[in-house]
Amino acid sequence: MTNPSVPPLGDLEIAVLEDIWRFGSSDAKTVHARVKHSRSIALNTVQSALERLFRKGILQREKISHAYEYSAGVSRRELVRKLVESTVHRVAGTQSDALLSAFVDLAVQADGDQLKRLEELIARRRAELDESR
Amino acid sequence: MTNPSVPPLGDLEIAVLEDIWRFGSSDAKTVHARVKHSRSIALNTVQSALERLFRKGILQREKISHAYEYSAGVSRRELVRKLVESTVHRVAGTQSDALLSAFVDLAVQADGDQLKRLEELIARRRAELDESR
DNA sequence: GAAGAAACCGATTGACGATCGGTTTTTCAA
DNA sequence: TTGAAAAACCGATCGTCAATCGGTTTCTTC
Repeated sequence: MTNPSVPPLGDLEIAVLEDIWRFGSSDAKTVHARVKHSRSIALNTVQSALERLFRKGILQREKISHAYEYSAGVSRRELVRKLVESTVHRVAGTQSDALLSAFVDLAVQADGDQLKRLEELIARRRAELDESR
Repeated sequence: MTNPSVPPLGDLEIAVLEDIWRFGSSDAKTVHARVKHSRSIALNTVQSALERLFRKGILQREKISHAYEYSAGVSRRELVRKLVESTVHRVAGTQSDALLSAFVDLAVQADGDQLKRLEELIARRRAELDESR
């Protein structure tokens, strides 16, 4: 868990991933049909973006008859977590404090409600922690 | 503040930045002298990494006689904040919840002490918020 | 077995980081 | 004042990678 390295994602990759998250498992053709409204690209282009995402371990796929059905291997939440973790690791090494600081700095932008939610989430997390030991 | 886009940083760029953070303002030659132990690269290579960092707004520089003196334009903490913000924005759009969730997920890996620190930091933030209205 | 669909196989283009050599400019000391 | 040293500046190469696509092969199904 010391090296969470997640490869960076390109714009199309993210768009395609968003599509899968939103509409669930799909094959290249279906994704293309939906995505081509905003980007006029060939089916092949979508296909290779899906392929790349698969190689990166972010999408899973299963052959349905002779077409691949791609599905999200990680939730958005999980991906965000990994990306953030990876980012922090890169520039802050092992200093876990950097993570907390960044967190708080970001929380500055949060209003009271957000802070409240946050406290609740932490409290819950803490409860889980206590429980499991 | 809707577009926090921070350009991604390469490995050498980070190494050089770390060096500046650690040792303070320096010129290319000095950085090179320190960095070349771990990486045997030419002075020019370090120079262009510094230059890139400067163009990205991450380093500042001032001409001391005829040499540039580079100094950190942002603290590590600030940079981490920006990078994380940028990362989250990219894959989570405006969903501020994604950010909070991600952090809480990350906090799971923190032990009790970390969680406690986190609570303190949030409490302080909250106090500041209340104060200012 | 033929037609259509999808995978597969490159190939190209454009960014960009890392790397360096050579040229020009600047400084400073003899 | 001039010449050597130092540093900037210029630009070129290499490797990687995302985005893009056309053409070929393989597979399925009627």
